[in-house]
Order: sequence, then structure tokens, then C-alpha cells
Amino acid sequence: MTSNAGRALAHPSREEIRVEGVLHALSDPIRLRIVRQLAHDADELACSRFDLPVSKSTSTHHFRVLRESGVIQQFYRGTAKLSGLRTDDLDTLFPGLLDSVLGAADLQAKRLAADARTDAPETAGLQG
Amino acid sequence: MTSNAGRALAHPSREEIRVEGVLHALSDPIRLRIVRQLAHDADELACSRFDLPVSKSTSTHHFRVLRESGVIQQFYRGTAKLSGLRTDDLDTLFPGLLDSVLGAADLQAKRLAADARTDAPETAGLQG
DNA sequence: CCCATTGTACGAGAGCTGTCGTAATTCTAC
DNA sequence: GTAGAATTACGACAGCTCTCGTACAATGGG
Repeated sequence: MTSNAGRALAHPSREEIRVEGVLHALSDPIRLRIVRQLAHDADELACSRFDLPVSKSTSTHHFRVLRESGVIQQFYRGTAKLSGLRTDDLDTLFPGLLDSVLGAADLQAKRLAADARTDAPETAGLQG
Repeated sequence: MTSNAGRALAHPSREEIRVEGVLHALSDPIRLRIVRQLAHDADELACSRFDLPVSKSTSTHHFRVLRESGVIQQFYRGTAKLSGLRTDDLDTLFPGLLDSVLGAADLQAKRLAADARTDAPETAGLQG
């Protein structure tokens, strides 16, 4: 069998996605980071392409939370598992939600980076 | 003393508000309900005006989570504690986030209500 | 002062969450 | 078939979360 259908992954249907679950999935820093990378870098990435500060087991856990809450879809291709945002489903169910969360995360990242630049040089003197 | 200053409540400053914390605060059904009621019914409501399906202790807990994450502000007036959304701070930090979450919650509420109407009368529990 | 109203604090318990390490599974390449 | 790479599954653990009940504090009116 050359098909990848042997390993099917459970996804919630569009109707089963709940806004509370989506918000909860996005409220973890690691998962938010995954989603931001998916949104910015590519539509579909293998899990191994993410450089996360946790073990593989923990990564698997976070990807599963994202998938089971309806934020991402996953499928196998060879030994790799590719992940992509369920942009269409989310935009249909909750228009603008994903974009504003991603925008908020970007703004916060910029703000925190700027804070670090203004804080550090004076006191600590350590910079990247 | 007629002042209400005796009981001060700790709030995060605008700069301390984190998007992960806001999303986590909004990911609980009870808290999302509180926020929706604050957004729709009034700008400032006493805690006792919320008809929540939990005990007073639990309500206090949820209001504290919302306050400490920066979603709401609270102050005392007499024996009452009034709560209001920090709309300005949130809109400045995360433009559009609060609105899209509230919109998503409204859409989902309508959708679930419609599903219940089409599910129940016809088959009374059997669905494809 | 006493009391009703309103909300807090504290302690507790059940359950979920994030994390890890190790063992197992699936696919590709030889 | 064998080896290797990518990922999952399982069991375990500490910590957090949601919930409650009871006891306590602050305000306003008699």
C-alpha cells in the first residue's frame, strides 16, 4: 500500500468546533507559537520542522490538543505528519477570530521585544 | 468613612496584560458568559446581577481570574462590587480581539440554539 | 448596636494539564 | 529482512483549575 490512509487521525467536524476549545487551545504559549509559525511560514509543516523547547512527547500532546479542538488538521505523508491551520473552517465559524488572535500575538511579541531592548542595555547589558 | 478606598483590588497594568492570559480567561464557559453579559447588557454590573450556575465562591474565583488576566476591572461601591470590561486597554493592546471573540461566541450561541431546535422535535435524540 | 446584604478567604477534593522517559509503531532505503 | 528516521502510545508525576462549604469582613439601614 502506498496510501497513507492506514493511519487516520480523528478530527472534529466543523460543527463540533467550539469557541471555548479554540481559545483554550490558543491560550498555551507553545501552542500559540505553533499556530503562529503555521500562519506565517507555511500552510503545511511537518512536526519535526518546529523547534520547540519541549520533548517530542510533549509536542505530540500539544499538536493533538490543537487538532482535537479544531484549530489544525493533520495527515500523514510517509513518515512525516503534516499540520496545517483549518483556516476555512475557523473563518466560517468565527469570522476574524483567528486573524485577531494572530495579530494580537504578533503585537505582543513586538512589544515584549521592544521592552527587552529598552530594559536590558541599561541594567543588565545583555543583548541578542 | 464613606470612602471605598479601604478595599483596593489588584489589577494588572496595561503593559502586564498577556494575550495567553486573556485567551485562557475567555476559554472558560462561565467566564465567557460573564464577559458576554458585560458586553451586551451594561458597562458596569454588580457581581450579584449575574445569574450563574455556580456557588458564590466559584463566582468570586472566576471574577478574579478575569480581573487578574486584565479582561475586567472591578471596584467597590457600598457593599457591591462593580465589574466592567477593560475595553480600551484590550482594544489598544489587541485590536479587534475582544470583538471577534464576542462575535464568535454570539454566532456559536445562535448556531447551537438552532441545532437544538432542529434536533429535538424531529427525532428526539437520534441524529446522523 | 444589631442585622441583612454582599462579597472574600480558606481549606479541601476531583479532575484536567503540561511535562517527561521509554517502548512501540509506521514508513523509507538498502 | 534490516537499519534508521519520524512520530505515537503509555505510564507517571507535579501543578493548576474548578468546584464547593463554611467562616469571616465590609457596608448600609433600623
